[in-house]
Amino acid sequence: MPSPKKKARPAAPLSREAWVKAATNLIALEGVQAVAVEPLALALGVTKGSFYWHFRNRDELIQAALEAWEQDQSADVVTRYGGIVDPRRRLRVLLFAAFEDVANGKFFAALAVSSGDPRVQPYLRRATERRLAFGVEAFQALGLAEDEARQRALLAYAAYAGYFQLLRTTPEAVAAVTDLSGYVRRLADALVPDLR
Amino acid sequence: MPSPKKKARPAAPLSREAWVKAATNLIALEGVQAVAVEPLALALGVTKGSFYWHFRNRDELIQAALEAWEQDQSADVVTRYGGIVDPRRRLRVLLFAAFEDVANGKFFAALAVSSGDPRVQPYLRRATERRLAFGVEAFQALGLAEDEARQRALLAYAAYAGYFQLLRTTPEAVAAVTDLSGYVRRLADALVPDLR
DNA sequence: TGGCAGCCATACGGCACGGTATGGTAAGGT
DNA sequence: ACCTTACCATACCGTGCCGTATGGCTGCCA
Repeated sequence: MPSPKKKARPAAPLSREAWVKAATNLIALEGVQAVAVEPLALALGVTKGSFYWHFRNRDELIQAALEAWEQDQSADVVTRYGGIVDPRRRLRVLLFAAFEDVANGKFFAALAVSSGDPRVQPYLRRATERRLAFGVEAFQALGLAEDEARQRALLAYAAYAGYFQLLRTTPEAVAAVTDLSGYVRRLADALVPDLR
Repeated sequence: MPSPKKKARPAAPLSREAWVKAATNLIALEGVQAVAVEPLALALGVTKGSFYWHFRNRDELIQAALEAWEQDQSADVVTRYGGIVDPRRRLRVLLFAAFEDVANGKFFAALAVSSGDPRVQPYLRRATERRLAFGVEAFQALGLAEDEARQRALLAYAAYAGYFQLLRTTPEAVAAVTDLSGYVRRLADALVPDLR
């Protein structure tokens, strides 16, 4: 063989970001507890030696992955569509966009799975608070009282969280509903007072 | 000291059921992976020696706990309230009862947390299928087409699963909604066509 | 061309837990 | 008084993982 990749050493050296990305994928698939140094190194074709050069310990990798996710959230649906002026349209667009961002939904569900880990709790709490607060505000903008707005926001968010939890735990059950947009439209119709 | 309980040996010997019950509580609190033999034995005031007399291995304990839960399900809301004739009333009663059974909801959420474990998947799948099928049937009894019934059933079930997931991961967020029955009533109103 | 920085492999110690082996003790039958 | 049965403790080994120590190799720059 002329000059194949020597499997012992990967062609390109691994960056810290490569580790974080791999960890992020693992979290989305199996939760935080699945992020183990040695198996991850094996999957990346290196050994622990590489890992402990880039990170102080396992904790630092997990924190980095969670942090990266939270930063990405600054570009999430709330900030992207929060500016729409018409409150009805804002709510509907928001709902559709949230369910459409499957990757984010799955990662969120994976975080919920790892909610026992004290590291993920703050991130989960902040994300939930942010989204719920936005929901309450949006429903209040429709002219609803605070109590009622809270109920509807919680309902919408529970439908969101539950949908992706089911998608994770029992995808066959969700697959029976082929028309996702119809599903979301029904949710929106149920929560947002009619337009006409 | 006259004759205190010798801490070395518990006053009453442990039954197999005591282990199963302890495991069940642990699952509801921290998920399946938290069911470890040695810590559990420590909590019960005995050692592994006791455990491996009652069970062949850790797996058998977990299976026993899951099995017990599934058997209890035969007395759950679906079988308790499935017989109500009026479809509207049946759906509403069912929804309220489901949200009211907090213990079962929490255990279900805990199982969802452990969905990665191949042992829990069958139980999770069967419970979800059963409940969803019942929901679809109930909505069809209202005269809705199958597609629409599926959407509503999934929506209701997602709201259920999401509520208890949120209750588990971020109870503070749920606590903001003090009136649970109002919450459920809103859900029912949104999904079940009006009575009058 | 020597040296240094970046990146990684190898080898080791340690802990937590699953599971086994074996022995010990209390209670009740005979 | 003996034996059995139920129940449990103790000691031990294996495994999977975390973290450390240390010694390479490779490219780049003086």
